[in-house]
Amino acid sequence: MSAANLRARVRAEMTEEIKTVARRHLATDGANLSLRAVARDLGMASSAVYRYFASRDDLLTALIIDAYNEVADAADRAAAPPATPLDRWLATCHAVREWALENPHQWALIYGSPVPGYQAPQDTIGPATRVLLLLGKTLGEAYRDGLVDVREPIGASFESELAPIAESFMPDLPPRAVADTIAGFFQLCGAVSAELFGQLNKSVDEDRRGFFEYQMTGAATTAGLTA
Amino acid sequence: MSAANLRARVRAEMTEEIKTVARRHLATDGANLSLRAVARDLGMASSAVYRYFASRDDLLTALIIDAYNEVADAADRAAAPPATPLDRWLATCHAVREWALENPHQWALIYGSPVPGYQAPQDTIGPATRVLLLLGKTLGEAYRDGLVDVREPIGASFESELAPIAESFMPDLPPRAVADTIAGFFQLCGAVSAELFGQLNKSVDEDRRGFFEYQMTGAATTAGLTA
DNA sequence: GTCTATAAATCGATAGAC
DNA sequence: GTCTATCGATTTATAGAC
Repeated sequence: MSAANLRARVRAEMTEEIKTVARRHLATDGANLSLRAVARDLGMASSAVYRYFASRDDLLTALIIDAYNEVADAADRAAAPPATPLDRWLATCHAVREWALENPHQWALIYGSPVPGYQAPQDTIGPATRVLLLLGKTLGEAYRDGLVDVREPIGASFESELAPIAESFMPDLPPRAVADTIAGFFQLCGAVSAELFGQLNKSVDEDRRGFFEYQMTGAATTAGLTA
Repeated sequence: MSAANLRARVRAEMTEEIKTVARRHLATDGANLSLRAVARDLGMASSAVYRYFASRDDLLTALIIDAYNEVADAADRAAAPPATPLDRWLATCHAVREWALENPHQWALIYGSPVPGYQAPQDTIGPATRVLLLLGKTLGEAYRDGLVDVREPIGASFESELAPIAESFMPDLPPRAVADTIAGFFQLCGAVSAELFGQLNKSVDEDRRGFFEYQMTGAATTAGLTA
Protein backbone atom coordinates (compact mmCIF):
# COMPACT_ATOMS: atom_id res chain seq x y z
CA MET A 1 0.00 0.00 0.00
CA SER A 2 1.35 3.40 -0.94
CA ALA A 3 1.97 6.10 1.60
CA ALA A 4 -0.83 8.15 0.10
CA ASN A 5 -3.28 5.30 0.53
CA LEU A 6 -2.16 4.79 4.09
CA ARG A 7 -2.69 8.42 4.87
CA ALA A 8 -6.13 8.28 3.33
CA ARG A 9 -7.04 5.26 5.40
CA VAL A 10 -5.81 6.76 8.62
CA ARG A 11 -7.73 9.88 7.85
CA ALA A 12 -10.90 7.93 7.20
CA GLU A 13 -10.50 6.08 10.47
CA MET A 14 -9.96 9.30 12.37
CA THR A 15 -13.04 10.78 10.73
CA GLU A 16 -15.07 7.79 11.82
CA GLU A 17 -13.77 8.05 15.36
CA ILE A 18 -14.72 11.69 15.60
CA LYS A 19 -18.22 10.87 14.41
CA THR A 20 -18.52 8.01 16.87
CA VAL A 21 -17.62 10.21 19.81
CA ALA A 22 -19.87 12.96 18.49
CA ARG A 23 -22.76 10.49 18.37
CA ARG A 24 -22.15 9.73 22.03
CA HIS A 25 -22.33 13.42 22.77
CA LEU A 26 -25.72 13.68 21.12
CA ALA A 27 -27.08 11.87 24.16
CA THR A 28 -26.09 14.60 26.58
CA ASP A 29 -25.97 17.72 24.45
CA GLY A 30 -28.65 16.90 21.94
CA ALA A 31 -28.43 19.01 18.87
CA ASN A 32 -26.24 21.63 20.44
CA LEU A 33 -23.14 19.62 19.93
CA SER A 34 -19.73 20.90 20.97
CA LEU A 35 -16.69 20.34 18.81
CA ARG A 36 -14.43 21.05 21.76
CA ALA A 37 -16.12 18.49 23.97
CA VAL A 38 -15.67 15.90 21.25
CA ALA A 39 -12.02 16.84 20.90
CA ARG A 40 -11.55 16.64 24.67
CA ASP A 41 -12.98 13.13 24.74
CA LEU A 42 -10.62 12.12 21.97
CA GLY A 43 -7.65 13.59 23.79
CA MET A 44 -6.86 15.95 20.97
CA ALA A 45 -6.83 19.69 20.56
CA SER A 46 -10.05 21.23 19.35
CA SER A 47 -8.23 22.88 16.50
CA ALA A 48 -7.21 19.49 15.16
CA VAL A 49 -10.82 18.52 14.59
CA TYR A 50 -11.17 21.37 12.16
CA ARG A 51 -8.87 19.48 9.78
CA TYR A 52 -11.65 16.89 9.48
CA PHE A 53 -14.76 19.01 9.69
CA ALA A 54 -14.72 22.62 8.62
CA SER A 55 -17.29 23.62 11.20
CA ARG A 56 -19.64 22.30 13.81
CA ASP A 57 -22.47 22.30 11.30
CA ASP A 58 -20.43 20.18 8.91
CA LEU A 59 -19.99 17.57 11.61
CA LEU A 60 -23.72 17.75 12.30
CA THR A 61 -24.47 17.24 8.62
CA ALA A 62 -22.28 14.15 8.54
CA LEU A 63 -24.11 12.72 11.55
CA ILE A 64 -27.48 13.47 9.96
CA ILE A 65 -26.61 11.80 6.68
CA ASP A 66 -25.24 8.77 8.52
CA ALA A 67 -28.40 8.50 10.61
CA TYR A 68 -30.68 8.63 7.58
CA ASN A 69 -28.61 5.97 5.88
CA GLU A 70 -28.42 3.75 8.93
CA VAL A 71 -32.16 3.67 9.49
CA ALA A 72 -32.77 3.18 5.78
CA ASP A 73 -30.25 0.33 5.65
CA ALA A 74 -32.04 -1.36 8.53
CA ALA A 75 -35.35 -0.89 6.75
CA ASP A 76 -33.95 -2.26 3.49
CA ARG A 77 -32.65 -5.36 5.21
CA ALA A 78 -35.98 -5.96 6.89
CA ALA A 79 -37.95 -5.53 3.69
CA ALA A 80 -35.69 -7.72 1.57
CA PRO A 81 -36.87 -11.27 2.29
CA PRO A 82 -39.71 -12.49 0.08
CA ALA A 83 -43.04 -12.04 1.80
CA THR A 84 -46.45 -10.52 1.24
CA PRO A 85 -46.46 -6.77 0.73
CA LEU A 86 -48.24 -6.29 4.04
CA ASP A 87 -45.57 -8.29 5.85
CA ARG A 88 -42.84 -6.31 4.17
CA TRP A 89 -44.60 -3.06 5.02
CA LEU A 90 -44.80 -4.09 8.67
CA ALA A 91 -41.22 -5.38 8.67
CA THR A 92 -40.08 -2.00 7.40
CA CYS A 93 -41.95 -0.22 10.16
CA HIS A 94 -40.62 -2.52 12.86
CA ALA A 95 -37.08 -2.13 11.61
CA VAL A 96 -37.39 1.64 11.72
CA ARG A 97 -38.82 1.54 15.22
CA GLU A 98 -36.15 -0.82 16.48
CA TRP A 99 -33.37 1.27 15.01
CA ALA A 100 -34.91 4.30 16.71
CA LEU A 101 -35.10 2.54 20.06
CA GLU A 102 -31.45 1.61 19.75
CA ASN A 103 -30.41 5.07 18.56
CA PRO A 104 -32.83 7.50 20.16
CA HIS A 105 -30.62 10.55 19.87
CA GLN A 106 -29.87 9.94 16.25
CA TRP A 107 -33.59 9.59 15.68
CA ALA A 108 -34.18 12.90 17.45
CA LEU A 109 -31.54 14.45 15.26
CA ILE A 110 -33.30 13.57 12.02
CA TYR A 111 -36.97 13.43 12.98
CA GLY A 112 -37.13 15.68 16.02
CA SER A 113 -37.13 19.44 16.32
CA PRO A 114 -35.00 21.24 13.77
CA VAL A 115 -31.65 22.31 15.14
CA PRO A 116 -31.81 26.07 15.80
CA GLY A 117 -29.73 27.96 13.28
CA TYR A 118 -28.82 24.87 11.29
CA GLN A 119 -29.71 24.69 7.63
CA ALA A 120 -29.55 21.24 6.11
CA PRO A 121 -27.58 21.18 2.83
CA GLN A 122 -28.76 19.43 -0.31
CA ASP A 123 -26.71 16.32 0.45
CA THR A 124 -29.19 15.28 3.11
CA ILE A 125 -32.33 15.04 1.02
CA GLY A 126 -31.34 11.89 -0.86
CA PRO A 127 -30.72 9.80 2.27
CA ALA A 128 -33.71 11.48 3.94
CA THR A 129 -36.21 10.06 1.47
CA ARG A 130 -35.00 6.47 1.39
CA VAL A 131 -37.45 4.99 3.89
CA LEU A 132 -40.37 6.74 2.25
CA LEU A 133 -39.35 5.43 -1.14
CA LEU A 134 -39.03 1.93 0.26
CA LEU A 135 -42.60 2.06 1.54
CA GLY A 136 -43.68 3.37 -1.85
CA LYS A 137 -41.88 0.56 -3.60
CA THR A 138 -43.64 -2.02 -1.46
CA LEU A 139 -47.00 -0.46 -2.07
CA GLY A 140 -46.25 -0.13 -5.76
CA GLU A 141 -45.49 -3.81 -6.13
CA ALA A 142 -48.64 -4.70 -4.24
CA TYR A 143 -50.55 -2.42 -6.54
CA ARG A 144 -49.10 -4.07 -9.61
CA ASP A 145 -50.03 -7.49 -8.22
CA GLY A 146 -53.60 -6.44 -7.58
CA LEU A 147 -53.26 -6.57 -3.83
CA VAL A 148 -54.40 -3.02 -3.18
CA ASP A 149 -57.99 -2.18 -2.49
CA VAL A 150 -58.88 0.68 -4.78
CA ARG A 151 -61.32 2.83 -2.89
CA GLU A 152 -63.14 6.05 -3.49
CA PRO A 153 -61.02 9.15 -3.85
CA ILE A 154 -61.46 11.62 -1.03
CA GLY A 155 -61.49 14.56 -3.37
CA ALA A 156 -60.87 14.65 -7.08
CA SER A 157 -59.25 18.09 -7.02
CA PHE A 158 -56.87 16.98 -4.30
CA GLU A 159 -55.92 13.91 -6.29
CA SER A 160 -55.22 15.91 -9.40
CA GLU A 161 -53.09 18.24 -7.35
CA LEU A 162 -51.09 15.30 -6.18
CA ALA A 163 -50.60 13.87 -9.67
CA PRO A 164 -47.53 15.87 -10.74
CA ILE A 165 -45.84 15.15 -7.43
CA ALA A 166 -46.50 11.47 -7.84
CA GLU A 167 -45.01 11.55 -11.31
CA SER A 168 -41.66 12.96 -10.26
CA PHE A 169 -41.48 11.08 -7.05
CA MET A 170 -43.01 7.63 -7.35
CA PRO A 171 -43.90 7.27 -10.99
CA ASP A 172 -45.20 3.73 -10.64
CA LEU A 173 -47.86 4.71 -8.15
CA PRO A 174 -51.23 6.35 -8.71
CA PRO A 175 -51.65 9.61 -6.81
CA ARG A 176 -53.95 8.07 -4.28
CA ALA A 177 -51.32 5.50 -3.36
CA VAL A 178 -48.68 8.22 -3.17
CA ALA A 179 -50.80 10.08 -0.67
CA ASP A 180 -51.28 6.92 1.35
CA THR A 181 -47.59 6.16 1.30
CA ILE A 182 -46.71 9.58 2.60
CA ALA A 183 -49.48 9.38 5.18
CA GLY A 184 -48.23 6.00 6.30
CA PHE A 185 -44.69 7.31 6.53
CA PHE A 186 -45.86 10.22 8.66
CA GLN A 187 -47.80 7.82 10.82
CA LEU A 188 -44.69 5.71 11.26
CA CYS A 189 -42.61 8.71 12.27
CA GLY A 190 -45.35 9.94 14.57
CA ALA A 191 -45.73 6.64 16.37
CA VAL A 192 -42.01 6.20 16.85
CA SER A 193 -41.49 9.77 18.00
CA ALA A 194 -44.41 9.59 20.39
CA GLU A 195 -43.01 6.48 21.99
CA LEU A 196 -39.49 7.81 22.04
CA PHE A 197 -40.16 11.36 23.11
CA GLY A 198 -42.27 10.14 25.97
CA GLN A 199 -45.83 11.06 25.17
CA LEU A 200 -47.90 8.77 27.40
CA ASN A 201 -45.13 7.12 29.32
CA LYS A 202 -47.39 5.47 31.82
CA SER A 203 -50.23 4.40 29.62
CA VAL A 204 -49.19 2.05 26.88
CA ASP A 205 -45.89 0.66 28.01
CA GLU A 206 -47.41 -2.75 28.59
CA ASP A 207 -46.90 -3.95 25.06
CA ARG A 208 -45.38 -1.21 23.03
CA ARG A 209 -44.40 -3.39 20.14
CA GLY A 210 -47.91 -4.79 19.91
CA PHE A 211 -49.46 -1.37 20.00
CA PHE A 212 -47.02 -0.16 17.39
CA GLU A 213 -47.91 -3.05 15.10
CA TYR A 214 -51.56 -2.24 15.64
CA GLN A 215 -50.94 1.30 14.47
CA MET A 216 -48.84 0.37 11.48
CA THR A 217 -51.41 -2.21 10.40
CA GLY A 218 -53.91 0.63 10.50
CA ALA A 219 -51.66 2.68 8.27
CA ALA A 220 -51.35 -0.19 5.83
CA THR A 221 -55.10 -0.73 5.83
CA THR A 222 -55.65 2.94 5.10
CA ALA A 223 -53.29 2.52 2.18
CA GLY A 224 -55.45 -0.33 0.94
CA LEU A 225 -52.87 -3.00 1.65
CA THR A 226 -54.83 -6.07 2.55
CA ALA A 227 -52.47 -8.97 2.13
CA MET B 1 -56.87 47.91 45.69
CA SER B 2 -54.48 47.18 48.52
CA ALA B 3 -50.76 47.55 48.18
CA ALA B 4 -50.36 43.80 48.45
CA ASN B 5 -52.75 43.23 45.58
CA LEU B 6 -50.97 45.79 43.48
CA ARG B 7 -47.67 44.11 44.10
CA ALA B 8 -49.17 40.77 43.18
CA ARG B 9 -50.54 42.18 39.95
CA VAL B 10 -47.29 43.84 38.98
CA ARG B 11 -45.47 40.64 39.71
CA ALA B 12 -47.89 38.67 37.55
CA GLU B 13 -47.43 41.11 34.71
CA MET B 14 -43.67 40.94 34.99
CA THR B 15 -43.85 37.16 34.99
CA GLU B 16 -45.93 37.25 31.82
CA GLU B 17 -43.50 39.62 30.17
CA ILE B 18 -40.56 37.39 30.93
CA LYS B 19 -42.39 34.43 29.44
CA THR B 20 -43.33 36.42 26.35
CA VAL B 21 -39.74 37.38 25.68
CA ALA B 22 -38.61 33.84 26.44
CA ARG B 23 -41.08 32.52 23.86
CA ARG B 24 -39.52 34.82 21.30
CA HIS B 25 -36.13 33.38 22.16
CA LEU B 26 -37.36 29.88 21.49
CA ALA B 27 -37.30 30.78 17.83
CA THR B 28 -33.58 31.39 17.73
CA ASP B 29 -32.24 29.31 20.60
CA GLY B 30 -34.70 26.47 20.55
CA ALA B 31 -34.73 24.51 23.73
CA ASN B 32 -31.40 25.78 24.92
CA LEU B 33 -32.88 28.94 26.23
CA SER B 34 -30.73 31.54 27.95
CA LEU B 35 -31.98 33.36 31.02
CA ARG B 36 -29.38 36.03 30.52
CA ALA B 37 -30.43 36.71 26.97
CA VAL B 38 -34.03 37.11 28.09
CA ALA B 39 -32.95 39.48 30.83
CA ARG B 40 -30.87 41.47 28.35
CA ASP B 41 -33.86 41.88 26.06
CA LEU B 42 -35.94 43.08 28.97
CA GLY B 43 -33.27 45.58 30.00
CA MET B 44 -32.89 44.04 33.40
CA ALA B 45 -30.11 42.26 35.22
CA SER B 46 -30.00 38.53 34.86
CA SER B 47 -30.09 38.11 38.60
CA ALA B 48 -33.44 39.88 38.77
CA VAL B 49 -35.08 37.18 36.68
CA TYR B 50 -34.24 34.68 39.37
CA ARG B 51 -36.81 36.37 41.60
CA TYR B 52 -39.45 35.16 39.16
CA PHE B 53 -38.06 31.81 38.11
CA ALA B 54 -35.78 29.86 40.38
CA SER B 55 -33.84 28.42 37.47
CA ARG B 56 -33.71 28.16 33.73
CA ASP B 57 -35.55 24.87 33.89
CA ASP B 58 -38.36 26.44 35.89
CA LEU B 59 -38.85 29.00 33.15
CA LEU B 60 -38.82 26.22 30.60
CA THR B 61 -41.43 24.32 32.58
CA ALA B 62 -43.70 27.37 32.64
CA LEU B 63 -43.38 27.71 28.86
CA ILE B 64 -44.15 24.04 28.37
CA ILE B 65 -47.25 24.12 30.55
CA ASP B 66 -48.47 27.26 28.79
CA ALA B 67 -47.94 25.65 25.39
CA TYR B 68 -49.88 22.53 26.30
CA ASN B 69 -52.71 24.64 27.63
CA GLU B 70 -52.75 26.97 24.64
CA VAL B 71 -53.03 24.20 22.08
CA ALA B 72 -55.62 22.41 24.20
CA ASP B 73 -57.64 25.60 24.58
CA ALA B 74 -57.65 26.03 20.82
CA ALA B 75 -58.74 22.43 20.41
CA ASP B 76 -61.48 22.82 22.99
CA ARG B 77 -62.85 25.87 21.24
CA ALA B 78 -62.86 24.11 17.89
CA ALA B 79 -64.59 21.02 19.26
CA ALA B 80 -67.24 22.92 21.18
CA PRO B 81 -69.90 23.74 18.55
CA PRO B 82 -72.52 21.06 18.05
CA ALA B 83 -71.65 18.86 15.10
CA THR B 84 -71.23 15.25 14.17
CA PRO B 85 -68.46 13.44 16.05
CA LEU B 86 -66.44 13.15 12.85
CA ASP B 87 -66.69 16.88 12.26
CA ARG B 88 -65.62 17.59 15.82
CA TRP B 89 -62.75 15.14 15.51
CA LEU B 90 -61.57 16.89 12.37
CA ALA B 91 -62.11 20.33 13.88
CA THR B 92 -59.93 19.33 16.80
CA CYS B 93 -57.18 18.17 14.47
CA HIS B 94 -57.33 21.32 12.36
CA ALA B 95 -57.22 23.52 15.44
CA VAL B 96 -54.14 21.72 16.70
CA ARG B 97 -52.44 22.02 13.33
CA GLU B 98 -53.26 25.69 13.00
CA TRP B 99 -52.00 26.47 16.47
CA ALA B 100 -48.80 24.62 15.61
CA LEU B 101 -48.35 26.57 12.38
CA GLU B 102 -48.76 29.81 14.31
CA ASN B 103 -46.48 28.71 17.14
CA PRO B 104 -43.95 26.36 15.60
CA HIS B 105 -41.33 26.75 18.29
CA GLN B 106 -43.77 26.14 21.08
CA TRP B 107 -44.90 23.04 19.22
CA ALA B 108 -41.31 21.88 18.97
CA LEU B 109 -40.91 22.48 22.67
CA ILE B 110 -43.71 20.11 23.64
CA TYR B 111 -43.81 17.59 20.79
CA GLY B 112 -40.27 17.74 19.44
CA SER B 113 -37.06 16.26 20.75
CA PRO B 114 -36.75 16.20 24.52
CA VAL B 115 -34.63 19.03 25.89
CA PRO B 116 -31.23 17.56 26.84
CA GLY B 117 -30.84 17.42 30.58
CA TYR B 118 -34.35 18.64 31.27
CA GLN B 119 -36.69 16.51 33.33
CA ALA B 120 -40.34 17.50 33.11
CA PRO B 121 -41.97 17.78 36.56
CA GLN B 122 -45.34 16.30 37.43
CA ASP B 123 -47.15 19.59 36.79
CA THR B 124 -46.82 19.11 33.06
CA ILE B 125 -48.64 15.81 32.68
CA GLY B 126 -52.11 17.20 33.30
CA PRO B 127 -51.94 19.84 30.56
CA ALA B 128 -50.05 17.40 28.35
CA THR B 129 -52.95 14.97 28.12
CA ARG B 130 -55.73 17.42 27.42
CA VAL B 131 -55.87 17.08 23.63
CA LEU B 132 -55.80 13.30 23.86
CA LEU B 133 -58.63 13.32 26.36
CA LEU B 134 -60.63 15.61 24.10
CA LEU B 135 -60.30 13.17 21.22
CA GLY B 136 -61.30 10.38 23.56
CA LYS B 137 -64.33 12.32 24.71
CA THR B 138 -65.46 12.84 21.13
CA LEU B 139 -65.00 9.20 20.28
CA GLY B 140 -66.71 8.18 23.51
CA GLU B 141 -69.81 10.19 22.70
CA ALA B 142 -69.91 8.77 19.21
CA TYR B 143 -69.61 5.34 20.69
CA ARG B 144 -72.50 5.97 23.05
CA ASP B 145 -74.61 7.21 20.16
CA GLY B 146 -73.87 4.13 18.11
CA LEU B 147 -71.81 5.99 15.53
CA VAL B 148 -68.74 3.83 15.84
CA ASP B 149 -68.16 0.82 13.66
CA VAL B 150 -67.22 -2.01 15.95
CA ARG B 151 -64.74 -4.12 14.08
CA GLU B 152 -62.70 -7.17 14.80
CA PRO B 153 -60.11 -6.88 17.53
CA ILE B 154 -56.58 -7.17 16.25
CA GLY B 155 -55.50 -9.35 19.09
CA ALA B 156 -57.47 -10.39 22.14
CA SER B 157 -54.44 -10.51 24.40
CA PHE B 158 -53.48 -7.03 23.36
CA GLU B 159 -56.97 -5.76 24.09
CA SER B 160 -57.03 -7.29 27.53
CA GLU B 161 -53.66 -5.72 28.21
CA LEU B 162 -55.11 -2.38 27.30
CA ALA B 163 -58.17 -2.77 29.51
CA PRO B 164 -56.74 -1.57 32.83
CA ILE B 165 -55.19 1.43 31.14
CA ALA B 166 -58.50 2.29 29.56
CA GLU B 167 -60.20 2.06 32.93
CA SER B 168 -57.98 4.59 34.63
CA PHE B 169 -57.67 6.83 31.66
CA MET B 170 -60.84 6.92 29.61
CA PRO B 171 -63.32 4.87 31.57
CA ASP B 172 -66.20 5.44 29.19
CA LEU B 173 -64.34 3.88 26.27
CA PRO B 174 -63.82 0.23 25.42
CA PRO B 175 -60.14 -0.72 25.11
CA ARG B 176 -60.29 -0.91 21.36
CA ALA B 177 -61.49 2.68 21.18
CA VAL B 178 -58.82 3.75 23.64
CA ALA B 179 -56.18 2.26 21.38
CA ASP B 180 -57.69 4.01 18.39
CA THR B 181 -57.82 7.31 20.22
CA ILE B 182 -54.17 7.11 21.15
CA ALA B 183 -53.27 5.99 17.65
CA GLY B 184 -55.21 8.89 16.19
CA PHE B 185 -53.52 11.30 18.55
CA PHE B 186 -50.11 9.98 17.54
CA GLN B 187 -51.10 10.30 13.91
CA LEU B 188 -52.14 13.89 14.52
CA CYS B 189 -48.83 14.71 16.18
CA GLY B 190 -46.91 12.92 13.47
CA ALA B 191 -48.62 14.71 10.62
CA VAL B 192 -48.19 18.12 12.23
CA SER B 193 -44.57 17.50 13.15
CA ALA B 194 -43.76 16.17 9.68
CA GLU B 195 -45.18 19.28 8.08
CA LEU B 196 -43.59 21.60 10.59
CA PHE B 197 -40.18 19.98 10.87
CA GLY B 198 -39.87 19.92 7.12
CA GLN B 199 -40.04 16.35 6.01
CA LEU B 200 -40.94 16.51 2.32
CA ASN B 201 -40.79 20.22 1.85
CA LYS B 202 -41.05 20.10 -1.88
CA SER B 203 -43.58 17.38 -2.37
CA VAL B 204 -46.91 18.09 -0.75
CA ASP B 205 -46.93 21.81 -0.27
CA GLU B 206 -49.59 22.24 -2.90
CA ASP B 207 -52.50 21.74 -0.55
CA ARG B 208 -51.18 21.02 2.87
CA ARG B 209 -54.45 21.56 4.63
CA GLY B 210 -56.20 19.21 2.26
CA PHE B 211 -53.59 16.55 2.68
CA PHE B 212 -53.74 16.96 6.42
CA GLU B 213 -57.50 16.53 6.41
CA TYR B 214 -57.05 13.44 4.26
CA GLN B 215 -54.75 11.99 6.87
CA MET B 216 -56.92 12.86 9.83
CA THR B 217 -59.98 11.43 8.12
CA GLY B 218 -57.97 8.26 7.76
CA ALA B 219 -57.25 8.30 11.48
CA ALA B 220 -60.92 8.77 12.25
CA THR B 221 -61.88 5.95 9.90
CA THR B 222 -59.40 3.66 11.59
CA ALA B 223 -61.06 4.58 14.87
CA GLY B 224 -64.38 3.51 13.36
CA LEU B 225 -65.78 7.02 13.24
CA THR B 226 -68.04 7.08 10.25
CA ALA B 227 -70.34 10.03 10.74
C1' DG C 1 -1.93 17.39 11.02
C1' DT C 2 -1.27 18.28 15.78
C1' DC C 3 -0.10 21.31 19.19
C1' DT C 4 -0.31 25.85 22.37
C1' DA C 5 -2.27 30.10 22.92
C1' DT C 6 -5.61 33.31 22.31
C1' DA C 7 -9.60 36.26 20.99
C1' DA C 8 -14.11 37.47 22.09
C1' DA C 9 -17.70 35.99 23.44
C1' DT C 10 -21.36 33.14 25.98
C1' DC C 11 -23.57 30.85 30.03
C1' DG C 12 -26.01 29.64 35.09
C1' DA C 13 -25.95 30.94 39.42
C1' DT C 14 -24.70 33.50 43.62
C1' DA C 15 -23.21 37.41 46.96
C1' DG C 16 -24.14 41.55 48.76
C1' DA C 17 -25.35 46.61 48.47
C1' DC C 18 -29.40 49.40 48.31
C1' DG D 1 -36.86 43.30 43.86
C1' DT D 2 -33.23 45.34 41.25
C1' DC D 3 -28.66 46.35 40.76
C1' DT D 4 -23.25 45.48 40.22
C1' DA D 5 -19.77 42.32 40.47
C1' DT D 6 -18.06 37.97 40.37
C1' DC D 7 -17.01 32.86 40.12
C1' DG D 8 -16.03 29.29 37.21
C1' DA D 9 -17.09 27.50 33.68
C1' DT D 10 -18.42 27.04 28.60
C1' DT D 11 -18.24 27.89 23.40
C1' DT D 12 -16.58 28.69 18.03
C1' DA D 13 -12.91 29.70 15.60
C1' DT D 14 -8.27 31.33 14.34
C1' DA D 15 -2.99 32.14 14.45
C1' DG D 16 1.28 30.31 14.32
C1' DA D 17 5.02 27.04 15.91
C1' DC D 18 6.61 22.47 14.87
